[in-house]
Amino acid sequence: MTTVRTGPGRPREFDEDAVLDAAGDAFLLRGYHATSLTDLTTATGLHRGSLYGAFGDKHRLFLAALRRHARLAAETLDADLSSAATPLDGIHAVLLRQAAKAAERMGECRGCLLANTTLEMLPGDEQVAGIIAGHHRWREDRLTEVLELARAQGQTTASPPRAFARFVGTVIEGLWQLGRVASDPRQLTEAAEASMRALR
Amino acid sequence: MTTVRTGPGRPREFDEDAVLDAAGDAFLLRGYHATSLTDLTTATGLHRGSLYGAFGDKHRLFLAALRRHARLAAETLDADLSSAATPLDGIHAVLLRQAAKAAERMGECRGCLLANTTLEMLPGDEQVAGIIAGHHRWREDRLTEVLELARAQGQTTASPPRAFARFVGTVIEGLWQLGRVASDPRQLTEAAEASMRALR
DNA sequence: CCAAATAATGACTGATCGGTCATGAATTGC
DNA sequence: GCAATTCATGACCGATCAGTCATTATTTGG
Repeated sequence: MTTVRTGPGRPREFDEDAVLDAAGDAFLLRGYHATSLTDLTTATGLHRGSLYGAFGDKHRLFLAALRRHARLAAETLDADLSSAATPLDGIHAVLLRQAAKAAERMGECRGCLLANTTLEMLPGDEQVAGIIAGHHRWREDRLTEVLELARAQGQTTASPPRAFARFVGTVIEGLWQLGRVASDPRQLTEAAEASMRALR
Repeated sequence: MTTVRTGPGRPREFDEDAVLDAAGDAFLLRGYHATSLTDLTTATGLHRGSLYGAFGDKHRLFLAALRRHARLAAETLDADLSSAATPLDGIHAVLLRQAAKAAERMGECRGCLLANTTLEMLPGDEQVAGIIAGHHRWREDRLTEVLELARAQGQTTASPPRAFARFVGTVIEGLWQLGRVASDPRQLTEAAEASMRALR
């Protein structure tokens, strides 16, 4: 996607990914419906016309921001799993990072765009549903792989792996909720540690 | 709160709890922001004026519906815990019911008003935060009691009980998320069963 | 340097939002 | 049966919403 080729006409003065991140932050803060075009122009620094020219409309802008968020989240999760010494250490790292992320944002309390969107916009939005379902499918597959490996190495007897992969996904989603209500970050790490007990 | 006393003036033609349930369903379906006054009048059968006369405004109506929902949810959870043969059976029953509730509504996919609201309106709404925090506190205390009992009876070695109570709460919240994405109800019960492994 | 093309800008629009209010209907105490 | 009071009703209001568009600025190809 490296468009070195600049056609005729005035070139864009903004970075698309930076705008998507800024828009994503705005949606994260208030949710899709409560975020107005004015919020978005303030957050991105762009004017309405530019936003519509570049992304179509509010909904398409949201989809682009959500897709980007999902890709980045997947990369982070994959990195944690891949760099761990053992399969179970990988899952441990994922859960601890999850607790840390949910806790880090506890003050401002913004949470996760994917989790928020799931409860705000599903069912009823096919395109959003597609993005979220895709992310869940990918994560479940990836976690299943890791748990199968852990089982093959005798690290755990938890079975079937796919059920426990779904379990881990459930805990991850639950931690975002807990992060909105918890008063102490340690509550999140404690819950994450507790959930590891199911895998040993 | 039994106002047998009917003062002067025309008596109300509707049942307040029924209206709160209908309004709660509307909020459940679309979320707070996306539910319009028109949606609410359609759902409740009341007209705008009556709704405002009885409940003040949209926000106060929402708070009332949310409070009612929280009370009913607490009663259901308490009943499952109290009627179980053993403490751990109680938690098992709670998780299975949770999976069933999330699955039951999978087609229409409405989920839980408390969970939805947590991600939609926190932080930023003090009153909503109070209701939700109260529910979480109550649930955590109740689950902690049960887990302490289970430990005293030698049913589990999971400790400290409060950390595992939070863990159970996390799974419950996560199941609502999973319910929005899952294609098969069995995925939910499998995840619930898997989570029980942490408590044995 | 000019024509063509695209981007940035902000005023503008119709629709819908939450909320109000004047009116009429129903019920009470006296 | 007559005030007084409360409720039901729907027309109405200003504010805000997402989205549009004419204008101006900036760049490219020739």
